[in-house]
Amino acid sequence: MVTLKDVAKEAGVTATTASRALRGMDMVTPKTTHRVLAAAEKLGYRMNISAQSLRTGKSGTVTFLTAGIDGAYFSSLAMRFAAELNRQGMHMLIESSKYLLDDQGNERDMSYLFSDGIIGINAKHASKALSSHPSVLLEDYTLDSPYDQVNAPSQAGTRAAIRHLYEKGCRRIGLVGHDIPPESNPGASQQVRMLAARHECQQLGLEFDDEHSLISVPWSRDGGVEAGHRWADDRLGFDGLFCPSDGLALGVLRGLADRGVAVPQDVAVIGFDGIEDGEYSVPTLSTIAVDFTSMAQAAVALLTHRINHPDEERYPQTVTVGYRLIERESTRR
Amino acid sequence: MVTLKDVAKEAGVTATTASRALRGMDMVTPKTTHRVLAAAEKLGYRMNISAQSLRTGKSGTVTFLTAGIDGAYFSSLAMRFAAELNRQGMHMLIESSKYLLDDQGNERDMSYLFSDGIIGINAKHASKALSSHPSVLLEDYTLDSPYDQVNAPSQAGTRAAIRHLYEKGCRRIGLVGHDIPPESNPGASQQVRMLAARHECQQLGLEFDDEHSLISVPWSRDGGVEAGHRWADDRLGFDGLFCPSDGLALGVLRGLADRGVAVPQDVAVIGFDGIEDGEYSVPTLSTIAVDFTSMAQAAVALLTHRINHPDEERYPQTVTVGYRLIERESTRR
DNA sequence: GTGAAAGCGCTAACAA
DNA sequence: TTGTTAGCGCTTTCAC
Repeated sequence: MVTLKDVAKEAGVTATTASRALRGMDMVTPKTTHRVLAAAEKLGYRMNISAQSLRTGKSGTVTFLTAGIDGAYFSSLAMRFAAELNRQGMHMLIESSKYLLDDQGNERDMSYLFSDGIIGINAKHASKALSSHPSVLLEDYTLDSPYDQVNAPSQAGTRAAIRHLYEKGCRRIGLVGHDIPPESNPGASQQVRMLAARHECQQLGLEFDDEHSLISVPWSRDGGVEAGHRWADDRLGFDGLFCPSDGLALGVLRGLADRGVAVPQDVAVIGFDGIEDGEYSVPTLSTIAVDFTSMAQAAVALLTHRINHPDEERYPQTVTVGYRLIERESTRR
Repeated sequence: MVTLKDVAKEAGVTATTASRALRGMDMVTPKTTHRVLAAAEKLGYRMNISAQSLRTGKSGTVTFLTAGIDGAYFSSLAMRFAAELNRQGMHMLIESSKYLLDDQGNERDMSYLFSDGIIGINAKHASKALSSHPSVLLEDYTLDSPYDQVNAPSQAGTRAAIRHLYEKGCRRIGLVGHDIPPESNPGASQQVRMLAARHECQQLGLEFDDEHSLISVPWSRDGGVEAGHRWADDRLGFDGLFCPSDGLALGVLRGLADRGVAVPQDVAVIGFDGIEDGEYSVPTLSTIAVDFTSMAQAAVALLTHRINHPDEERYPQTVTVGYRLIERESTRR
């Protein structure tokens, strides 16, 4: 293994100077810098990040921490963060918080000290990890959270979705999902969206009934399928369905197709998130497209600030990104 | 920051003993171990991985290196690897090789020395990184590769897909994709699949014409849409379409839907990969479901072996995982 | 502008 | 079984 010392010797300087040159510090003579760079190239030198990290206390790495790691939503989100971090010259470690718990359900997270910060989503129970690092939470919605938050526009987006259904002539709007978040709690954003939907329906003067306006199913594609089946089998009579996630909505489309229901003629369907799949479904899916790129940028910006100014006692901040209503076939009529 | 020394002092032992206890080495008295663990817990000790890594030369981290980081296929693959690595007590760093190149297209990958190994897919141009680490390549298909490979059953799976179409009565089978891999080369597996498809068609005695049996479009969902359109607009007359990826196939379904074509009545469609989306499309998608779980397990096993036995000169090995043909609506007739 | 020395937190050898 | 010593490769004082 070729170390800094080897490079230094090759360039006829000390390790100190070589280090400075490699990092482009301008106190070093251009000539010296050049010599060092050439030596590094010649020897195929690659810096030992562990050593650097040990010395500086920074690793240039951020952990993306999530409970469930599966599904189009989480993975596409994770990929955007990886891209944004790479763009900033940082690296992303991806971690499922479920592997952080031992058999007794205790948090075993010694391995965390390595990364400079954490971007967490649905990772509340990894509190040790979060509290011992600069952390940003995604889709959290906790008021008075000790962490910076970056959220989707769940309220505004949901209300826009409901109004869209209304404008399309829907007068009996159903909500797909459920009130009580399941144990695994992919639920914070879900709850906010359900509440906002209910609120907006009432504002629009629509008949709305806590009991009968909800198709209560699990928050998943299969849950959506089930909801679609129920719409038909139980003759629920909604002319518009709001799904608080695109996964749910795509499931609904599939469930309705199973029963030969025509969308949007028999019932209009709108989702939330704006994942790519909705562009290709049959029918294509109207949705509230969340600006994930901005979410990634905002979260990384907040996090790097905290990392670089560890002593600054800035109050936790919440960023809510924008959205765009995309009308596609599932509500076009 | 609380270090090993602090823990040791609290437990009334030396750092060495504390270290051994924390790592569960059995030379340490149970009583001592217990004391150390208690001290660590009490002080909220978290190990500094950088220091450990510097000392041992291992970081417990593997880099998942991919050119394009987007799309259901790559992200779901990445997630499986993360899960498998976590299961093994390791961590996954995710890296897009495109951020590895500087403006001049030179590889700048100093940051790599940190991880113990690389799992690469479509990452051939990151050769410096690959060659300087234990590496496993996914979907590579290069003969005489210097790296261990883990591949999908592209040949066998493709032939099964073609035979399936044949058994369903298809006699004019079209292939979607293209022969010449595009510059970005997500193409190795594509080429293998196209070739195998051609071969199997000929074996079955089907009329097959290099020029007219191929719908040449980009390897993407949009490419699939285009292929669907062409099938209808150019009256290509295929009664069965083989798509070498599910993304392509889902695009085809959408493109055919745009033209009001009935699948599978007018034309049967089969994909390749087995991503979840195909369970929910309309119609649902028949596919060759690759055993991604085994891919992840095999790759991680090969890699950890190389990592733990750096001096063993084992010849590069290729693992081809299994598949299952899943018949769904798009070919059910 | 460059160098010498110290030390980040940990673990492997060796000694007791 | 436990402790002592040394050093992994790097960057940061502090001298010059």
